[in-house]
Amino acid sequence: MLIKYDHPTRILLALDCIIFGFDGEELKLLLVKRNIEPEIGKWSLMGGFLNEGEDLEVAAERILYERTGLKEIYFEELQTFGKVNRDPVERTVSVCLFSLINIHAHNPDAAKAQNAYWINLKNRPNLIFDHNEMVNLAIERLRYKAALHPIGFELLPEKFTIPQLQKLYEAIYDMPLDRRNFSRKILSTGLLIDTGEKNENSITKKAILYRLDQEKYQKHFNAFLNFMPDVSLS
Amino acid sequence: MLIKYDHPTRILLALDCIIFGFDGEELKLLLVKRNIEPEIGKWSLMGGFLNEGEDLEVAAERILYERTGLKEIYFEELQTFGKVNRDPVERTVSVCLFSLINIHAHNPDAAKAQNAYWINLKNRPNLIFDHNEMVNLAIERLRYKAALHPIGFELLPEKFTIPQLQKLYEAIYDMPLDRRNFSRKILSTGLLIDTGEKNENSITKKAILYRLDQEKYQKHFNAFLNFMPDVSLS
DNA sequence: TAAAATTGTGTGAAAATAACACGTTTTTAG
DNA sequence: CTAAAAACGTGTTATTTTCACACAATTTTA
Repeated sequence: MLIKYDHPTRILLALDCIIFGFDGEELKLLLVKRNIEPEIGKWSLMGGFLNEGEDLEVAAERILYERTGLKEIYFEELQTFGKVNRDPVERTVSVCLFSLINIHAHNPDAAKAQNAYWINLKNRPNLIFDHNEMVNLAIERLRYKAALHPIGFELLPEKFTIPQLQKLYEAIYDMPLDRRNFSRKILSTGLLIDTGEKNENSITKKAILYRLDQEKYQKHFNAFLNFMPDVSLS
Repeated sequence: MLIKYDHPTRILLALDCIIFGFDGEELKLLLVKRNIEPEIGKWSLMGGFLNEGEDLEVAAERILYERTGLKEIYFEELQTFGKVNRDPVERTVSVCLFSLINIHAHNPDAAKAQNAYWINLKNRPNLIFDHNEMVNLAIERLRYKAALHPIGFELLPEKFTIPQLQKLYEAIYDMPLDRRNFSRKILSTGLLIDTGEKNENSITKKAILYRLDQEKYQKHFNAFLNFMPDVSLS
């Protein structure tokens, strides 16, 4: 009976989180201005290390909770990054997470405590290590998934209007969409339930507030729906 | 300046490979009957450990080469598995790879030397550790990707006929497809080039041999194409 | 009170899809 | 030598989906 494998290499395992948010106008990333070594003062993703006796998935949930104060948020594995010199301190392999949260559910005080800020995707700062590469891959993944799966709702409040949803999609793909076709396509999925309320915050005509049919959402999540016209996913 | 991170947990990192092949009739997996500890005599995926000073991606290529004798084959990361007790010998996190190869390019002697066998997907044996879970996820991924991307060609020889391609898709989705619609859909992608030759191995009418337009293939790989009718991806 | 901004719904042309028919090539049975 | 059987290639048509654009309704502001 083996006690240990006869292999010399044991490695520090990190988890890094790419957390997307949407403020109604622009896509944002939750980034941290580092107040710890290494690379103090520079910007990075938020992360942590896998603990002894902790499942990888549990570690992911823990770190997301520590960093956002939120539980049961949407996340999936993006990719595992393992270049030898990706971290100058010591060799670290990083399991990179891709997460979507409702920006308004996020406590700004919690962010301050972490030295974290919501930064517009379009004018994000340079990040340390291979974090830029991670973010680029995450944007690609977001565009891919949102075109086929009803993933966008994760970024919106519980009640939302179709024009708000459209603005989100326009932000994700950085392109204008036809209002009438978008509305029909979204409604035809049957995932939206009319709450009977209207968006009283609006300055002009108040749009209908919908909520997600959670049951259908869970059930049809993987039945791809082609939300986008003519998206050539690069 | 930090020398090492102040964190106690360093872990063995494995790579496990799910290698799909197609023999013209059925989908197959390259599995190994273990002649090493642990779990000697049982079936498992093929894998290896990440080495000191070796990029994760390089390790993936190395292990795939060691196990198949093939270079430059299609692979991507499937997922990283990290349950605490997934490996009874010692804690191991496994980066799981998803690979497609042309079964006829694979040297049977190399397989024998590895104690590896091509096993029909449908009657595969029980596998050790969490390898069953990995295979199930890989099948899901294969179905997902093949419905949207021209990934199936990776499983075929350089020259192939449309009926052969159709049989592959029928094997992947385990459902019959209309010959005429399938043919038109595939040809309309413009990815196939008529070689002018015919499949002389056929026992009946000899079908046209096509080859892949490599340039278009690379370029359009991510421009999803909807190869399948009515696939509700579960 | 009219203009401006925004929202909801409708309509017809074009394109994609699905269901189905027919003719051709090749081997095999007699 | 011939007819039947099997597999392949292409065509047709109805249906569905998508796209581009029009119009009416609601609400605030000038």
